[in-house]
Amino acid sequence: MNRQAPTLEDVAREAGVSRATVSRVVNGVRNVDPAIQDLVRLAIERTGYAPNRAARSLVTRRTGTVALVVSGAGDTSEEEQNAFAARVFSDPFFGRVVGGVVGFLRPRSTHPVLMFAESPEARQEVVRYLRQGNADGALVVSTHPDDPLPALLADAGLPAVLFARPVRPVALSHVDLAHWDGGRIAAERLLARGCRKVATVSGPWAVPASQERLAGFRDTMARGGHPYVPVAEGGFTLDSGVVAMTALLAEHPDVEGVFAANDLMAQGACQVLRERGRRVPDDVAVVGFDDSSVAATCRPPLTSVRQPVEDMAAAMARLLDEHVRGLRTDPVAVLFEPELVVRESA
Amino acid sequence: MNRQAPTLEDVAREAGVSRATVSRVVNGVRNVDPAIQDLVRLAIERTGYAPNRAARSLVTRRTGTVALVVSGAGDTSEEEQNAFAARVFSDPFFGRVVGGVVGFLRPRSTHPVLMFAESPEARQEVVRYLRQGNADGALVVSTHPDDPLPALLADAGLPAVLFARPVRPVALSHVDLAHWDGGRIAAERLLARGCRKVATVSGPWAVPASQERLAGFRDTMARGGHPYVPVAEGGFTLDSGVVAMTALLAEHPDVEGVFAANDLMAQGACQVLRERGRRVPDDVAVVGFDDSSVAATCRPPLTSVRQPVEDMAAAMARLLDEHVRGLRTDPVAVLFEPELVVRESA
DNA sequence: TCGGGGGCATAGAGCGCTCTCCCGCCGCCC
DNA sequence: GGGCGGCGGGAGAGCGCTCTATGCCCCCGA
Repeated sequence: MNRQAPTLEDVAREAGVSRATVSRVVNGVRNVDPAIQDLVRLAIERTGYAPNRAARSLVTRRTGTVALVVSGAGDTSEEEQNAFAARVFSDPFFGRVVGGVVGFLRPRSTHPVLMFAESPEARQEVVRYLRQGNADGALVVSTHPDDPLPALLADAGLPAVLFARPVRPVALSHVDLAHWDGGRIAAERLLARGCRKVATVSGPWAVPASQERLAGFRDTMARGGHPYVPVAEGGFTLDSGVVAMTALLAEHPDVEGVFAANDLMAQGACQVLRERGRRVPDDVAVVGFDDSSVAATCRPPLTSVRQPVEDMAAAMARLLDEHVRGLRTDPVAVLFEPELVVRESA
Repeated sequence: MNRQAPTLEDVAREAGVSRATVSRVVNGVRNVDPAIQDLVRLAIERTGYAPNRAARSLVTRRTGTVALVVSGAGDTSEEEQNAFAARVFSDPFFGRVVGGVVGFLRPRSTHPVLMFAESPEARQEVVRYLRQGNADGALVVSTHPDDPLPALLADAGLPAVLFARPVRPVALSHVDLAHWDGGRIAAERLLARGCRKVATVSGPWAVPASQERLAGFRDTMARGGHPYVPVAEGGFTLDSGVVAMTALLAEHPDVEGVFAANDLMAQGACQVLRERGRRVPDDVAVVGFDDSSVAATCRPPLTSVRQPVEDMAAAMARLLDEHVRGLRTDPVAVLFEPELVVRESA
């Protein structure tokens, strides 16, 4: 690399003080004579000193790094692993997570290292990585409901915070959305528009969030006088939205309003509706979920239930920080409220 | 954190050998009696030993971490920084970069730490981060042509590899696409379809890649007997594609083929064309660039010039590795060839 | 004049690992 | 049989930092 980097020792010699004093100035700890502080700072300037983080974290047992783990469930084969990363990032949701996390981390000059855990080996690697002290803790975003990683982390006693409540309870903090309220908000919107015949494209039943969104939607529709709501299960993808909407339309051609459990499926629904000659929103109103970027680019632009993903991600990072610093020991859940973003589709 | 982690010392005591021997076994260095190897491995198993990376990198001066930097150009304000991350990731291109990088890094059990450098402070932070020895080097993806970061890195003598050739020459290796050939391929496709009146939505002129794609397209069209090609400059965004295509169509209503310098702009172009009553591809053929995920979801699906982004990203990581290990000292450029992915739009 | 205390700096002991020496032993060759 | 090369293992010196224990000096009160 470059010529021998200057050490504390060098700075100390240059400033004519001891290592410890320089260390104190660098870390802003305890009282140091202002005159000496200037002296030291000057010496740092002159030598171009940068503290070696390996040495520091060897003694402090802190790294200033957290693992940001995107965790799948299964046994993804070696070849699919690259694709996994690409697929994850093709969902703009994850970009917002990163944005929120970085927003919190940056002022604390800590950084996220990106890890993917879509196979048993990769999960072990995450655990190993943390156990080796490469990172102070993990922020875990699971793409699949019964992801085994949280349990592994909890068992190893490693600090971690999850995005979304895990299916199986685990002794880790998590942040989540009030999904039920999200469903309620969507229902209220459709009710307010006067839709009577409504249907919904739900997420996978195995995902708790799907169930809660569905429950909130149904309960609210029932309270509004519409106890029966046809449901088709989707898989949070565009294609699954197309399939589900096609099925729904076959059984209920007179549908006036549709709630899709995410925007991608809402987009699929819109495509089907248009192809079947329905105008959105004039004939059928469509409400999506997430307020992701496709909501804006979709034709027509989607009215959608927004998750404050950035805030949630920042909260995740904050919780982890508290756990790592020992300010918090027991797991907590932090809930966020969704809000409706009105565009053209409903 | 968890109870005191076991150290080399502990394993050594457990196995009844010296620290050095355990270290040798762990790192697979020199000959160690197989019987003793088993002994040590057993002891490692029993103690649950995991080597402390801080201690290791303190002496090896290697970290097993590289910085993956997404670098803007300007003075992005504090508030926009989160949005920057989200915007970056909303482009699926970056997901492919991550996939390629991770694919190369993972078998070497090194990991990328994500950094954003969209302000002068953030750039300094990147340099500081590397100088502190937090990472062995940097992989830099610039979103803006005259990004000052590469020069900073080069001046500091820090190992770094760039995605795409920088406008201002810099003593760093980079990978890039043969953009000219990309333009040529697009032109050949339109020529083969019999398009005579063609136009193009280019990328920003300040970006070398834009110019080269344009040159390749124009040169090939000229060679095919169509020396004049109307151009509208875009900004690689959907909206800019809409604006550019609108302008193009106003001047040249009889256009039969359009080459857009990326898929997002191609999508915008398709929208405009359809709204103006042109059928794609029957009336107007459209060729995009990148073969990003929007190419597949666009209506109609886009014929697009594909960059092997994953391969390029992997090559970037490989080059960095070589530089870091000292196997390579002089900067090199590695060029990749684009290929046409045929879908419906052309 | 002297003892005591507080503010500031220093000395030095690690943190856990790698790696260079060095040493002992065995087998081989002369 | 003695010397010697090579293999396998151990001892110990750091890597650059933090932090506790310690010491120095000066000021103040008695």
